[in-house]
Amino acid sequence: MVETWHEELRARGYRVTPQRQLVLEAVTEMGHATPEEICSRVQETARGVNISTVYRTLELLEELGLVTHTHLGHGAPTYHLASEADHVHLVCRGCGEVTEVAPDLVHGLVSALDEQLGFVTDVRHLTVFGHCRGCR
Amino acid sequence: MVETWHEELRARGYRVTPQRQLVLEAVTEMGHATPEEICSRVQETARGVNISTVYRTLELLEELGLVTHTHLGHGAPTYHLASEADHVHLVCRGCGEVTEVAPDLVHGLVSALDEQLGFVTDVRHLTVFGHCRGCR
DNA sequence: GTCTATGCAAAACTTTTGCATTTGA
DNA sequence: TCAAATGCAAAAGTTTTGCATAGAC
Repeated sequence: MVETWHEELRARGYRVTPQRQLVLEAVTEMGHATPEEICSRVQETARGVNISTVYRTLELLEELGLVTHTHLGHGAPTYHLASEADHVHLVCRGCGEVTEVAPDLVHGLVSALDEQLGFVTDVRHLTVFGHCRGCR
Repeated sequence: MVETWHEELRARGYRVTPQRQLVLEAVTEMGHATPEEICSRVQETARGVNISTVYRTLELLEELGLVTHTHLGHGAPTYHLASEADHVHLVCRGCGEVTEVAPDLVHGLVSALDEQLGFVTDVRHLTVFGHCRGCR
């Protein structure tokens, strides 16, 4: 696999560093992870990678459109690959489980918001709180 | 107006204090406000009310079902009266404006989640991010 | 050799907690 | 009276920032 984002980085005057590669790998492998969790994972491979570097890198990768973040409750945001299939998050307040569902479930909502209000929804950032089958 | 929540408090062994009344008043008047903003408002009336009391009071009022909170992005949650009409929040990433829309717009989504997955949505806590008419 | 990115430490914020004192009932 | 609530200060957690140094190109 050709790392096309390396070109993208250089073209913008940024540099390809081991830390940036490790953070992107961690996000790829972990799915939904907080900055803290990503940092821990990265440190398994390269000790000494600093949490502030993780924050700065996530910000950069998000700016490049490689990753996105969502708030799944509490305080800590979770990051995942932007190239993953679009999905909506369901968070159960009972057991805390996070489920991903296909975006076509919210298509009706998205259309209605667009047609009635001219509001274009960012489906990737949509999180629905409630109670799952087992917890209601 | 009879303050029925006073009875509710006492019935549960809690006490009616000036601070609790002030916090509830502030939430009532302000609509959507962060703990910090609520604290500032309360301090206009009663100097010296502590931020930790505001946090503790909001937690209590939420437990009593009088207020709820939502995450409108960033880190700070915003609180509003639970007795307000149900509504969904739209947050524009462009201009940052927060709009409230009637919950019937999401009725289709809510039904689909329930029927297909048995997931019961907490509509009050639903926030949709995207771009408004002027910012897309 | 440049100029960006990193590590480190400290700061800035937000939220929580322990404890002595105050206060509602 | 006396348990609950408050204020205060300190702690804990998260994210940001300044700066000297390391490192990509």
